[in-house]
Amino acid sequence: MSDPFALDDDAPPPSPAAAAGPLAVPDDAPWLAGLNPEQHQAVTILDGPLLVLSGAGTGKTRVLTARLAHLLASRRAQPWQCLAVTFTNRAAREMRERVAALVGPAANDLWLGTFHSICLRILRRHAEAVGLTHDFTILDADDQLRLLKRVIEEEGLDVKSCPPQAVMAQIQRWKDQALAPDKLPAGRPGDAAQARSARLYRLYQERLRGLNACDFGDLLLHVLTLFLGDEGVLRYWQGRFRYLLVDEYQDTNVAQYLWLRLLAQTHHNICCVGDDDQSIYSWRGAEIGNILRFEQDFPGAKLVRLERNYRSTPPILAAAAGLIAHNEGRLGKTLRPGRAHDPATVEKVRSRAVWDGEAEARMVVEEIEALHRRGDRLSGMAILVRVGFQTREFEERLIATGVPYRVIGGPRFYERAEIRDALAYLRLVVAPSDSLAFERIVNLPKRGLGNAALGEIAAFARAQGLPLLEAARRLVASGEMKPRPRKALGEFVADIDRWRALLGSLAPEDLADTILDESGYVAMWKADKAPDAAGRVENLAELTAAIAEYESIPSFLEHVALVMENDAKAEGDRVVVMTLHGAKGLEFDSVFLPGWEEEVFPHVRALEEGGNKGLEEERRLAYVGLTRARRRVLISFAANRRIYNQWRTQLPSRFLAEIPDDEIEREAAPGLFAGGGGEPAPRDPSWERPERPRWSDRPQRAEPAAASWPKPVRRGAAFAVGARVRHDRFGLGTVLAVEGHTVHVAFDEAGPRTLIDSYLTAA
DNA sequence: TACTCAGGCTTTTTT
DNA sequence: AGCCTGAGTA
Repeated sequence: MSDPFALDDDAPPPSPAAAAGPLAVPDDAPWLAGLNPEQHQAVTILDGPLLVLSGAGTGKTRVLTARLAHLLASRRAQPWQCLAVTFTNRAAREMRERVAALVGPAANDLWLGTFHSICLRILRRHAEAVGLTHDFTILDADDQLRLLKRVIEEEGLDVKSCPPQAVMAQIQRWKDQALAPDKLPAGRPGDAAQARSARLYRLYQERLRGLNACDFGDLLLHVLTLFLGDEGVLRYWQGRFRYLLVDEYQDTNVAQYLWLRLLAQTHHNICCVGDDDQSIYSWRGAEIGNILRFEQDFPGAKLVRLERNYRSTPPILAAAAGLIAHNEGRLGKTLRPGRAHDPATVEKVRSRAVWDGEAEARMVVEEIEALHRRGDRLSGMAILVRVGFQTREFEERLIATGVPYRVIGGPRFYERAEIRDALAYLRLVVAPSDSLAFERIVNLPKRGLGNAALGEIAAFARAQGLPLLEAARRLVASGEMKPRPRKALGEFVADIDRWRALLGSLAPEDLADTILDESGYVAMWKADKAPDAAGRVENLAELTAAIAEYESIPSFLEHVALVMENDAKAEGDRVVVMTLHGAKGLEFDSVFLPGWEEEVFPHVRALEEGGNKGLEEERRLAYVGLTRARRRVLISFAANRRIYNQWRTQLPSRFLAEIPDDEIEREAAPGLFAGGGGEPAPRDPSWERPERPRWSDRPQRAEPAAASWPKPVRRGAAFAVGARVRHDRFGLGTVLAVEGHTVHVAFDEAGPRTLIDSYLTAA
């Protein structure tokens, strides 16, 4: 791991145990202790394909780590013959640590990492086979977009009619499906936009290759290309990995699926762990079909269901089960309590209607304070929102009340502009051919090298087939530039060269300091009077401090590319605020689920774009939210909400009605949803009082609330084929087909769409 | 070259 | 309502 370019040692070590064949693992091995029968199976069935369906809170991580420990102890394979893939660095790190705690240093030799990091490791060895050199660079999202934007401009298209974001999304979807530019299926005839995207995709890939770079999707795609194009290489890796372990299998996309299937072809020992009910990433290419099809894809597959939940109380499990039962096409799995719960302390799920978003934040934070006063840890409480902007109101309220909190999400450390700029300096010093880095910083801080000068350099670079830095050097030497930019550019090139000469001799963090200082970059921010400038200077200091952990700047950059750490420092007792997506895999004593309103959750766009599939994914998201809770869930929804600065009257989410009445206590603030008059209800005056009721002695719920609970109203009705309909966004259209509440409509302007009938009105 | 103003967009997010 | 991008001007 320390030297990214070092090849691992493939030679089997002189291990007598390995030569002697599998070893019987004693039944009292520490990792087997305390496993329930299903978990025990999931850990000990080592041979052949195995699908472990692990519901929320059923001890998945424990099973994964125990399985790896068991595998290593059995000596069926050496550590480097075992491949374990995860989606996040966090999951990979946690798994490695826990395996190491069980079996010691052997854990370090496992091929354990994210899909991307494993692919990178493989690709480094075979880069030439896909037209790259071994030291290719990896572009992050920002670089990708800049590059694509340039391609679009060079094609003479303008970014308004051809938004780079949209094209990039399409390209990524193709990559998710393992479609290289030459493999794209012929688009529907007449789909000009699709054809244009395909052309841009091809050009983009050519540009990447020209830069000796690839993006995240390419890591997978190139390895697939490599495997399919070179049988020898494929055989090698197939033979090498005797045991495969895959976490979060329900989140794999087509490319990852094909990759796994190829690798499993020799030994067939593939164990996939996942939960179809927690598949919430279809929008970024995840194929829930992969997990649903597992038994067909891998003949002879065994299936183990982990259904004993050790996390949540019975009402929470029952509420979640009642909700998710509304989805079709599940593998089927029922969570049941894996341990006893004291009925005296078990609380039902609660839902609460409030007047608006502000009242919601107030109510939630007061509940939090009450729990805290009672002695609960703040770090055991989470506010899980559907969309990022919902965090704002909670944040404001938490600040106002002085409750310590942490918002997870937001721009991450390595995505901040100042950090990316600093990294561009380092990249250019390390790799003079990194033209994207050159472009980013050549005029930062301002050196008087604007678009005119840059255009000149770029034209020369293109004509000569040179990287920008080299082109700049020659332009300066040839004297073809105007004196002012020539001088500035000459100094810039000389600086870069000078810093490069220091690469071997100066400690990495000192060199980074030198560069940021001498370039004037830090000074630029110090002189900036913007309120966030000081924070940026601090971030830069933090960056150089982080570099000190690495032996060289190149090895630091290699890690940054793939391991964009979420700098979530977990210290302190704080309430956490984050999106539902971000919460997957976490658990809390008390979970607050605000914003359960139609069009917020389920989100309009999910329904518009995904139809019934979209709705089911939203429902899974709700399921994920509920199952994060150990002891308490409080769902809330507002009668009124300001969305994009427009006040809207909200309807409660249909998901609320889908939770069985026995499991939930529905409350409304007085006057809300109870009077039926639609008059704005006065704020609940009790919210203004300093002392708030506790969970244990909460107020009587508003009397008529339960009886007159508003069910979600379907504003649309079933439409006849051929009927003319209107949609808020897409305008007028004609109904093509109707399946239940899903309607296929040919819109006059927006073309064919599939949506839910409630968003349509008769025209 | 650099700064200011107007217009469009706005789910979820990892690598 | 912002926020970012692009175009236009000093």
